[in-house]
Amino acid sequence: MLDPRIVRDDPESVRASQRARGEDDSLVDAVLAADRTRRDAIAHYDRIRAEQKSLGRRVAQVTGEEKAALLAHSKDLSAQVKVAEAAQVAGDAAYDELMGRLSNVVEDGVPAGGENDARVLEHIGTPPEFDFEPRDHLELGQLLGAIDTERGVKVSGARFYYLTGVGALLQLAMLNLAMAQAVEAGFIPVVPPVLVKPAAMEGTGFLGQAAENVYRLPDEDLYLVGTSEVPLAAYHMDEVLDAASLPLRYAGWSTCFRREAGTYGKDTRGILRVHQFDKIEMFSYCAPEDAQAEHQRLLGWEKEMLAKVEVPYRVVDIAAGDLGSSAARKYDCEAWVPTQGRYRELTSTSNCTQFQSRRLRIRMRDADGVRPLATLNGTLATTRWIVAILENHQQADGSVVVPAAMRPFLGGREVLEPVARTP
RNA sequence: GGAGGCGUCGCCUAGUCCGGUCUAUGGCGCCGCACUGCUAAUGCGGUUUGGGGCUUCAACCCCAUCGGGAGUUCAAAUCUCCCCGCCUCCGCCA
Repeated sequence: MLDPRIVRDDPESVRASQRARGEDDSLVDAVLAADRTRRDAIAHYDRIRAEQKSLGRRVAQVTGEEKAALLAHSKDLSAQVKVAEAAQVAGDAAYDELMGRLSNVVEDGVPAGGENDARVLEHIGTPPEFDFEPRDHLELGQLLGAIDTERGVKVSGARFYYLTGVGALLQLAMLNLAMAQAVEAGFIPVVPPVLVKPAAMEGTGFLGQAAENVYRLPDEDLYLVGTSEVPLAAYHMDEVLDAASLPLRYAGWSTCFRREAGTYGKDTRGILRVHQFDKIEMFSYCAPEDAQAEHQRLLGWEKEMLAKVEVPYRVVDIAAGDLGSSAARKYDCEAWVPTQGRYRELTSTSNCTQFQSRRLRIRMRDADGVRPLATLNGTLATTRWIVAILENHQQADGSVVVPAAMRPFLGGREVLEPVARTP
């Protein structure tokens, strides 16, 4: 949710932001009108409620005819209070509904445009030159006995897979390497619940535009999270954090579930786009004035981790029209995938400013009092990284060189060799 | 799953039976001031959160807030119902 004061005091900046996202800016006027209606209703309610209270106090002190007269008046007032209260509740609901539809105000400097207008900030590493025909990640995964999509489909359906043998070990090594880096950097490691209540899903903004990608268990009224951002953000829901404890950084390890609705026929091969994967996610709570610097730090940690797996990648600044509603700015790191001849997203870091914390009622207390804080998130490693690792480090015989930083997490193994045959 | 107990503005706690100056008691902690070589102790004042008004800011005023919601009533921390959470005992099962 946006800061109500920004909408009230500087509606023009909110309109401009809505337009940049390709969203409706007339919503701002509707919000302002609803705000006036709501405040009038509150003022009216407060006035007659105060009268009712003082009357009630006198009722308690008198007896006989005087009391009977006061009671008659009080009864009349009580009816008015009910009407005023209903008007206030309706006014608040209308206002909240409209406010909830406004997206976060985009940060200065965000590129204009949509999906294809991300600005490339830098290229790191050089795409490998092969003197043989490179195999794609699935073919490599099958040669290595690492990825089994056929049985994934048999048991669970399309977009499911098994990681087996060195594939399972490779994923564990990568996630452990990422977690080790995060802990070294001072993050608190967390294994969160992956089933959450509606309030957590709602508060983190995943029941809006992204709702169609969320799995729900109707019998329990619980949702499967698509990222540990959800339980990490909701962790401090309804709390006031001491400013001295900020920035507060968590690294969550969780399985992530996504319906991938509307992606039929897209990335169907291998494990690039799947319904279930594992991820190490960074999550920061910090003071609003520190959010932009923290965003750069998160990006820095992502780059540090990408350097360890030694894949070529580029950093892009996502355009306004392609931002999620809670993000003010988003940077993606996209790795080179040789057999596709293009860059694919491996990490994504968003600065949600106070947008998310306001919905989740997470605040900080400092000398200035109690106020909403900023939340940010960023990817540190996911199952998808295996695609880039396998393809970029492959050799002519189908073996794959293990990046040096990962070797200690793979029992010192330097090369993944094709297996003679898989069961 | 069954039975019982409990949930009060940071923590502990009074109040709930029997509705009305509860405008929520007291202690601890914390903040400010005073006093005192320093510290400690002591005294005085303050100390939930959200919203609205007023305002340059601060101060101040008002409304809501006793786990959440609904109901009864002129009036609910207090009575009724539903839900959530915690504790104890019993049953069942990884």
